[in-house]
Amino acid sequence: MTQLPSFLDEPDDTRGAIMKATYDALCEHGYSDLTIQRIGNEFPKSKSLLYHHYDSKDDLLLDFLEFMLAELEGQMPAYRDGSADEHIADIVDRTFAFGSTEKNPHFTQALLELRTQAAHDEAYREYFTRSDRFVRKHVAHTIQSGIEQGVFQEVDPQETAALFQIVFVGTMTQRVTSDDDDVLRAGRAMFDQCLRARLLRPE
Amino acid sequence: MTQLPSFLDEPDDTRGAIMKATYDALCEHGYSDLTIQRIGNEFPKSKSLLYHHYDSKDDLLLDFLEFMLAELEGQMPAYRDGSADEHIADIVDRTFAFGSTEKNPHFTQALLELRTQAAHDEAYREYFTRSDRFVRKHVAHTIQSGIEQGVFQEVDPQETAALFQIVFVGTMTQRVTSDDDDVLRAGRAMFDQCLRARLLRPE
DNA sequence: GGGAGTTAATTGAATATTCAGTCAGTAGAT
DNA sequence: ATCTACTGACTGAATATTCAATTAACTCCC
Repeated sequence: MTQLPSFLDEPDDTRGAIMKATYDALCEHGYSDLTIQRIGNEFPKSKSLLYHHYDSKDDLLLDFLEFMLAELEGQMPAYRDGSADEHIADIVDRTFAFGSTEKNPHFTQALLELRTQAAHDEAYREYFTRSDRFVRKHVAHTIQSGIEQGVFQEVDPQETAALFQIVFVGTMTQRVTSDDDDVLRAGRAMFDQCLRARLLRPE
Repeated sequence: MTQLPSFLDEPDDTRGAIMKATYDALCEHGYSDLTIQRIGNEFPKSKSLLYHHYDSKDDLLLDFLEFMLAELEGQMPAYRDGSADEHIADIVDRTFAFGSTEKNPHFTQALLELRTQAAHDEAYREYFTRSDRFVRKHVAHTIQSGIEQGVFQEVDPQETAALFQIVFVGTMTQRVTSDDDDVLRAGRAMFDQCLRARLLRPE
């Protein structure tokens, strides 16, 4: 089968095991066909045990969302030194690689499924709004550094980070919901050119 | 309540009424909680009638997807004359306005919900892959015109259209799944600048 | 150390509800 | 009389949730 994301490998505690089971079931069946039964099937212990740890299916899924977002935020690189343009290049790399690398591509899929629930679920929306803001702040900060370092032109860091965000969720949605994998390659090529034209300071 | 998209206003035929009912139920409950019962509730006639017109829930939903994609493609402007840069400006306008205008913003929401199903459903994925390709071809063609007209720099039309596609699905996903409506405004500002820097021919 | 008492983990079976899909039959048009 | 649109009642399967009962672990007193 596919390689599991490391954060779900060999969970020792019960919560970890439940998260892994939920993850597996979600990847296999999708959110709309996700049942307690199916989570239970991926779970070494019994299905009833899930109710010992969570009040309801909803409760469990909300905890799972928190778990996934924490993981996503944890994946963010901490740049301590080096030039900002390399950091941005790295961010672009990660953006377009997201979901296509050695790690289980199902992670992206699961994340999009959860995200789409935000359309109808207040709680989900709040989670994602918060998480997005966190990521954007990080990107904006990197851009700000680049401007101060003199490698970037004087763009608005907030606005630039916002575009990064849009492109990020765009690639994520596109990758998961389309067979046409050339779109990402081509889109990235143009995005790179755009950034070079507007963001990078010509030397 | 919210304004209905015109294409669903006062359907006279049965199919139209079923599409509207499905649309309403989808918007209200989301794909994962979409049941035949709930479609039936939004439907003036009885729930059993749905089975008179469709073999199964799946069958109905697939027809609904076709219906929505036809509507989406139908919304695309046909540019007969005028300069390509105005057309592109219009496309950008529509991209970022998508889901925020007088028409029911739920249209976007419904579309994203359907789109997300493509993660697990082959048939859905094929539909969207085809629809995306259709839209991209249109955008690429407009860009090609612009290059020939001499208003655009010599970019690769395919790649540029691909970036448009990513930004389009990105705004769509972002709008529906986040409370932070400033992201779209800010992202657009930067996207405009990028296009000006890379696409538009300086005069 | 060892039993008595308390709590947490765990299970399989049961319950109540929801869901997709069926069917026998009505009403109206041709 | 036949066909088509249409209906309400019905069903079996699936689903979330509960529960009574069992086991494992931990604690407090002797």
